[in-house]
This record gives sequence, structure tokens and C-alpha cells, in this order.
Amino acid sequence: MVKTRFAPSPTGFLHVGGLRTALFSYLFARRQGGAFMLRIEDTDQERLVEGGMENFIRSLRWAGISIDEGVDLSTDGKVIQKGSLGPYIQSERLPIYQKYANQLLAQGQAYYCFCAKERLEELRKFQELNKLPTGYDSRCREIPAAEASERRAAGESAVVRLKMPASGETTFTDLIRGEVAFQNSLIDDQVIVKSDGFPTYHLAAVVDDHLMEVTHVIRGEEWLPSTPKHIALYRMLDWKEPAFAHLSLLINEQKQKLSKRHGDVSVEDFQAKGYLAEALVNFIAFLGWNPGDERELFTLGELEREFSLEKVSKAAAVFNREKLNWYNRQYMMSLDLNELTRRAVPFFKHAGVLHKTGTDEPAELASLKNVVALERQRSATLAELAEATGFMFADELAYEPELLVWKKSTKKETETKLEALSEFLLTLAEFEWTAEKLDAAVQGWIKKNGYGVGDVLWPMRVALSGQKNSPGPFEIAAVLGKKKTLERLSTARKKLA
RNA sequence: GGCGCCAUCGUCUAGUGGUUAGGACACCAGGUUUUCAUCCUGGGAACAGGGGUUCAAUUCCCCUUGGCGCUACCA
Repeated sequence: MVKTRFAPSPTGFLHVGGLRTALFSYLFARRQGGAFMLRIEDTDQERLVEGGMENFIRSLRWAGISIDEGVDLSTDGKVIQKGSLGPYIQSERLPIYQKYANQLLAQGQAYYCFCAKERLEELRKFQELNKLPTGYDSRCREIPAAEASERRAAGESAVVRLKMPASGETTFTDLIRGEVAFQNSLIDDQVIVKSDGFPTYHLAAVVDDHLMEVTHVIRGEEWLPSTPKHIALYRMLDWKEPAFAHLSLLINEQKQKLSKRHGDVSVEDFQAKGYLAEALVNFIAFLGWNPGDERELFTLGELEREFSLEKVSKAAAVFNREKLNWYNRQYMMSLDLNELTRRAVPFFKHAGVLHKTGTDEPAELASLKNVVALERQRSATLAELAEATGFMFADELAYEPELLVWKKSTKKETETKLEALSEFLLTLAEFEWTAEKLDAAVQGWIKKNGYGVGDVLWPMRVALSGQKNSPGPFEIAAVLGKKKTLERLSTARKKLA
């Protein structure tokens, strides 16, 4: 059975590049009828970030990625672990890594290294200065085991290094890149256990992937050069190695690796800006993958059914905000109105629109729904939408009277038209107060009187919205209701007088 | 510096030993329209360069160039 994993280090917040790696792992597992696991790699005690682990899980869940095994969040927001091969948090697995480090030591395939950091730094400086390949010079490689134990017993600080094969080459078939080869002699002896007793990534990841029965390691391209080290480990431990697939990186418009310095990259930020999970997921999936035909809109479910690693492209992809916005608009338009409204509530609150009641009671939600329907097609994000509908809820609209005047018309003319319009609207019954009926009635009235369409409709719209750009006058009037509509028209006339 | 990965419109990409090199975003021009948005129609826009292989290369091979990654007791 196929099992993939996403194994982040909780040193920050999940960014879109990480989300893509997680997504591809998840999709591959789903497509193969396998399981997707989340493991936390917190072996670097110095770089841990408070709340990082929770953030990763929340972001993954927001995106719709469900975790079959490993670390997850309970309904009340607590971190839990699911599965029989745990623990799934590496800092809780120290004795396990120690056991395998000891085995390697006993087999003579790893050794204690006593080199001080200062010496390593000097060595490195010397190598760089002389344009030599950088790397550890294996000075401690031949220290006899007995001597090493003595020095350790005497309290000398040491790390454990892997004895990399000195010759030959390591080749493997990457599921995305095909055959890849590395010269063993160019790979220095990696530290697998640090002086604080914690394993490094190389040891911990290999041990866990094996023990947790991971079949496919799908990760970022930055791991490609480390893969021969991992393969060496699998062989020394006499374990079957998993299949590897290295994903290309996501880069920004300047073609640099996505980073926090260049704008919003954390998934949480996109969420806060009002991007829909469906849109972000669809967009990110298409950065490096496509179905082979011309379809562009895919739900998570559809991706789960059609995703394949063979169709993943090798080149890095630019994270293009314009296209994301387009995707978001698509989902803003097509999402169920009730659902969209429900998701928009926090944004209305944030925009201060809901401050009066501050609740999300059904009645209020219903009126909100009408507003969302008005503005959904002209907003790129939920935040924009909430912002744009502010005029609907305002007690007073702030705009210059000149804005009411259509093209070559005059203030006087405009006032006259608005007055006539108000009188006409007054004659309409409540049941006629829908966008459609208003449209038909008012347009008929305009025609009958031989007015210019713009001369009536433009001031009407401005009077109701106070804005240069807005939804149409009939839609607004319908949502506003008869009373409020007439009030606003009257206010507009006063402004013109 | 060493090692590795990558290379089709500005961007995401499809594509094949022989195609008018296709689509989407963005852009431009029209149209619909009371504004904006939507929508419709049309347009410009790409095979990095040089060698091979071949009857024929965007496609296969090599080199160059460029971009990116790794080169930590970080992952």
C-alpha cells in the first residue's frame, strides 16, 4: 500500500511552497488509494517557533487536505497523533535514532568526530580560499573505537558522522527527473547525530520513513543532492529504499525562491486576505501539473482522481498573483451563495460592517447573502468584497454632489429627474420591489417620458451607492428596500439643491 | 569554486521527428451596458545560442549561455 508523508520542520508557518509539496504528496497518495501522513521534524531545538506545529496543521486542513496518519488537530484544537507507528513528532523519538546510530557505529559505518567547530570553520575558509570543494576532511574517520570511547567517557564533545563510501557512484531513478547520478567521493561524511544527542535530518528522516513504512518520498528539489546520503543510510541499515520524487521549486516574479521578504507567502496570509481555499489549491496544483488537456478548473476531489507524478513538470514555476486572482474570482462566482456568505462573515466583521449587531444570526446572514450576491462578481477576494459592500450598510453616504450629474447634464436637470423618479417609485407596490421588476418598471417609465437612460439611471445609482463604480441601481434598490431607497434619493436631491 | 537540477509567448503550460506551435492569465482593440465588473469578438506575443544525428529538428545527442538548488552539529 502506498504511503506518502509531509514532514515539515515547525520553524515558521506553512508557506505556499510547502502547501504545494504537501498537496502533491496528498494527491499522489489519494490517487493510488494510499495514505497520507504528517510527521513533525523538530530536531533543531534552536529554530523551533511557538505555535508552528498547530499552524501547519490548521493551514493543511483549511486547504482541505486530510491527514490519515500522524499529527493532527482534535475538534477542540488540540494536537493529537493518529496511527500505530508513532510517535510522529521526532523529538519524542530520540531513543530510536540513538539505537540506529549505535548500530551504525558498531558496524563501523559511522564514527565519532571530535573536531571543534572552530577547526571546521577554518577548514572551510581554507577550502573556499583555494577554490577547493568544501566539506569535512574525514580527520576523525580512522580514530580507533576504543580511543573514541575513552575520549567520550572523559567528557569530550562529539558528533557522529556517517562513513560515506569513498568511491563509486550512487544512482537512483527519480519519479519526476529520471536517472540521477552522484559521485560518492564528492560527498563528505555527514553528521547524523549532533553533539546535543539529537539526530540530523538525514538520519531521522531515513529512520522514520522506514519505520513508518513510507513508500514514496515526495519532497522539494532542495533535497535532491542529499538523496545519495539517504540511500547510503538505507543500504547500511539493510533497508529497502522508498521511491523518490523531487518537486521543482516555486519562485517569485524575480525568479527567486519564494520567501517571506518578498510579500505574502504564508498560507495564513492568503486566507486572511480572503482567498478561497479552492482557488489557492487549484492554482497551486497547476503550478507544475496539468491534466494534459485544456481544463483549468479542478476541485480537490477532481485532482485526487486525476493527479499523476508523470505529468509534473521539472522546471521551477513562478507564483503569479494575477492568475491566483483569476482563480479566486472563478470560485467567488461559482461557490454556493450560502457557503460564500458564511465564509465572508469574518471579513464583514473585520471591515466593521457588522459592528452594529456583531452576530451572525440567520436573519442577518440572509441579508448579508443579498449583499454578497451583489458584489461577488466584482471582487477578487472576500476582503475586497466586504470592503466594497460598505455603502450598503452606511447610515450616510459621503460623495460630492457633482458625482450625481451624468455626462452633459446639469445639477438642476439631475434634481428634476430624481424628483420625478422618486414620485414614480412611490407608486410601486412592495411586491414590485425586486431588481427585475424595478428594472422593467423604471425602464418603461423612462421610455414613456422620453428621458435619457443615463440621465436617470446614473444619478439613481450614485444616489444609492455614493460611488463612481458599483452594482446596478435596481440591484441595490432591491436589497436596500423601498424606504431606504427613497431616503437616499431624497438626500441626493438635497445635495443638489 | 565544486556538484546537481532545469530551459516553449511577460507568466502557468500543451505539444510532436514533418503542426498555421494549442490553451489559460495578463496586455491591447472593438462590442454589449447607466458606472465598474461580468460577458462576447478580435489582436499582438514563444520553441535561449551553437554544433551534430536525420530526407526533415522546437522535439534526439553534445557544448555554450542563463536560471535555480545543494555545498551547516538547518531542515
